[in-house]
Amino acid sequence: MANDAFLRMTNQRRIILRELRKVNTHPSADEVYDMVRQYLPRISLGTVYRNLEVLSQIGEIQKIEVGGSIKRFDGNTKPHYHVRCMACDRIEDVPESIRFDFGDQIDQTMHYKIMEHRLEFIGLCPECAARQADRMMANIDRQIGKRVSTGI
Amino acid sequence: MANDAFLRMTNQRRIILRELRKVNTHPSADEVYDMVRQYLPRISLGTVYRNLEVLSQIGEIQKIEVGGSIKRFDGNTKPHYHVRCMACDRIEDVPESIRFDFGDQIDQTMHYKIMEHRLEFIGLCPECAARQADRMMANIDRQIGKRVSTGI
DNA sequence: CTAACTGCAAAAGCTTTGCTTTTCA
DNA sequence: TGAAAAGCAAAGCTTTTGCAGTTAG
Repeated sequence: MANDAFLRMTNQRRIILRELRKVNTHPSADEVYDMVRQYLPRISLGTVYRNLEVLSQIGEIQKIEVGGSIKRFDGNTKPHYHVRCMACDRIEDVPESIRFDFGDQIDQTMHYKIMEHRLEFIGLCPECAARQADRMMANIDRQIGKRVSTGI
Repeated sequence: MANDAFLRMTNQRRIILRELRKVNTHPSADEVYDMVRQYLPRISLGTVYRNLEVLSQIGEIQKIEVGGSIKRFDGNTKPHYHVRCMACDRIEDVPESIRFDFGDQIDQTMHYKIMEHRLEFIGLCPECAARQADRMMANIDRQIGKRVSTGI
C-alpha cells in the first residue's frame, strides 16, 4: 500500500515553497512564476505547475478553489476560510481561530460521510466599501442590469 | 444608471433553461450542450456558453463554483449548499432548509461587509463509502502517498 | 425593420505532457 | 550512476470572440 516513490528537494522546489510561505496573498501559478523568476531566471512555467502540484499533494501548500476559474495556492496549510472582495477580487485569510462545526447534520441529511468543508465569504473589503461604493454599483449595474421576461 | 439593453427569449435560450430546470445534476457547459442537442441539433457550443452566461446574469440559473476547474450550472436559483463526493466527484444539493447564519462574526473580524457565503461539503457519497472504500483508499494512496522531507 | 442572437471557426487563456538534458542524493 | 526533475515547446481543454447571416418582437 505504501508508495515507495520519493521526491527530491530541488532548488526550484525549495524556492517556490519559500516564496509561497513569505506572502499571505493567494497567487496563481503564473504569479508564482513571476515571484520566483527573480531568483531562478531560467525556471519554466511547466516546472512551477509541476512543483505546485507536488507541494500540495505532500501537504506543504494548499491548492485553493475560490471564485473564478484559475487555481490559486496558499502557503498556509492550516485549515482556514477565505473572504473575497466582490469588487477588487482580493482574497484574504480568515483567522484559523474562526472555525465552524457543522456536526453530523449534513451526514444525517445527505447520508454522506463528510470529511471536510470549504467556506468562503463574499463581500466588500474595507477599501472598496468605503471608496468605491458608487463606482462599483454602477459597474455591477452595467454587468447585471439587464431585464427580461423569460416566459417560463 | 439603468441599462436599457433588453434580451430576447430565443428558442435556444428557452430550451437551455428548460433542460437545466429538469435536472438536479450540475452540468458543465459541455454537458448542457449535449443535453440540448437532441432538441436543437444545430446549436453551437458558443451559443450555449453565451446563454448560460446571460441566464446566470439575470438570475434564472446559478453559476456554481465547486472543486475542479470547470464551471457548472444549477437550475435551482434558491441559495443552497453543495456536497461533493471526493471519490466519484458527484455534486448534490443540500436542501435549502439547511442554512447557517454566520452573523457578524466575519464582518467584525475582517472588517469586510459580507454579502454572501459559499459552503461546500466534501466527503463520500453512500455508494462510494460502502462499495469502494478499499479501492478508493488505494487510489488516494497512489496519488498522495509520496513522502519527502522539505528541509525547511 | 433592426438590434439581438446564432452558427461557425478561430483565438485566447490556463494547464498538462512528451522529450531530451540536467541534477540531486 | 540512475531515477527524479528541469527546461522547452507542443498539445489539450475550456471558454471567449469576430463576423456574416438569421430571427424575435
